[in-house]
Amino acid sequence: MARVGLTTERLVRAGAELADEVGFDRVTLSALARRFDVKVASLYSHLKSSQDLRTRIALLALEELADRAADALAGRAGRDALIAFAGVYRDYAREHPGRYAAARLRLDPETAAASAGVRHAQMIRAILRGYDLTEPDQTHAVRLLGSVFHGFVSLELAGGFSHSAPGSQETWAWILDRLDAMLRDWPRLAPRAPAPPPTS
Amino acid sequence: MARVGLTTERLVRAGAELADEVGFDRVTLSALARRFDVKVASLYSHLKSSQDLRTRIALLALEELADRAADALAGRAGRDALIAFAGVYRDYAREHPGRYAAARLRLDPETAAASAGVRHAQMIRAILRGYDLTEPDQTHAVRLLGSVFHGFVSLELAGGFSHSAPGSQETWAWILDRLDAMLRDWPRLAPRAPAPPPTS
DNA sequence: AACACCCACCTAAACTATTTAGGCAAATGC
DNA sequence: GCATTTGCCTAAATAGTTTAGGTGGGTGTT
Repeated sequence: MARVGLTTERLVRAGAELADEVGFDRVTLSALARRFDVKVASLYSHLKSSQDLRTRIALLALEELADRAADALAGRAGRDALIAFAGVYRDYAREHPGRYAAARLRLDPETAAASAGVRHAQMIRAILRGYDLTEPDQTHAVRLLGSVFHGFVSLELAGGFSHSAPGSQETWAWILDRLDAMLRDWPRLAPRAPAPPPTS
Repeated sequence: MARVGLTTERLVRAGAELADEVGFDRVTLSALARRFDVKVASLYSHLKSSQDLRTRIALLALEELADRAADALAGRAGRDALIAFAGVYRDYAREHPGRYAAARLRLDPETAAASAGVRHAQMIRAILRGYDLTEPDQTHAVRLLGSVFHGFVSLELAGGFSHSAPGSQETWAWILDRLDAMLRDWPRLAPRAPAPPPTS
């Protein structure tokens, strides 16, 4: 009965690796137990449940992503900051698709509020301080950037842009360029037409 | 041994309803069998597997979405078309979150190529013909719109915009307004800065 | 009307994953 | 050197997926 030295920490890290290898939705306690050559029930000393594991992987991914983003933002502002931040986001998703999927897991509000996701969102807001926006436009812009980054990356991971020219890298650069121009030239854009009618 | 009248069609529709009620990831053959008061094994006459069911729900959702979008586009162009199309997309996701999640399922390339997803993408391209873009900008713009719509809607469904002002409806209108302005004023936007360095 | 055929639905069973209860033995602390 | 903790175990209940093979009700043919 050799002790393998399981800890919550090690299990979560191994779970994250498993997610990147086989996909987040195929992360199971059984697979994790096999990986440590241990019986499944043993994991319950360290994890409350299968859902607990998934949540912890999500929190790990959000931490890693926020850390990388913070590094990328150091000493940058405006367009440079936007591009660096977006690059980190996309690269992380491509390097760690399982972790990225985990990061998109729906967390209950308290957990989400205590996660590094908040830090990440604050960084987007910090980037926008390099542009000339006031509330509520700034909030709208935060949401736009979040939507574009997440939307692009998840469509790219789903294979939506493969097998057609131009390559997704070019579109990514184009989009960032256009977003930067839009935010910079905001006041000089054509006058707003009437708001679209509510959809609900 | 009363015959219930199972067909693939009915099972897929019921599966889609189930997805909207309990979430796409909780759609199981067991749950479906319970709904029809039938034994699980009986479903295998109509569905190849659990994965087969999920794929069929995804294809159904893509069809419905493309049909609705086509209706919305009839007789519209430019900004009106953009707003109507986007509204249909968002409304569908909100009315049918389970189906929407299904529509985002990763399909194998042949299945995807034969799905209504292609029709949907062609509609985005049709909308962009109302603006003054040439290739490859038009393709970039197709991808941008796809990313924004998907990204916004999935963040909204995940609860990302709740519990903070302004409401997500206002941001949605703002984003569409800005995208329209960006596409219209494309040639008059500030000159492009050098492309950002590749991230991979 | 009697027939046969089909197929819709069944039972049974193997396999995998989740979760809890309770036990033993190795590590830890006095 | 002993007691306590706890890491990992066995065992068992619940639940989903999938296949193999059986039975009977509905349909169509002559």
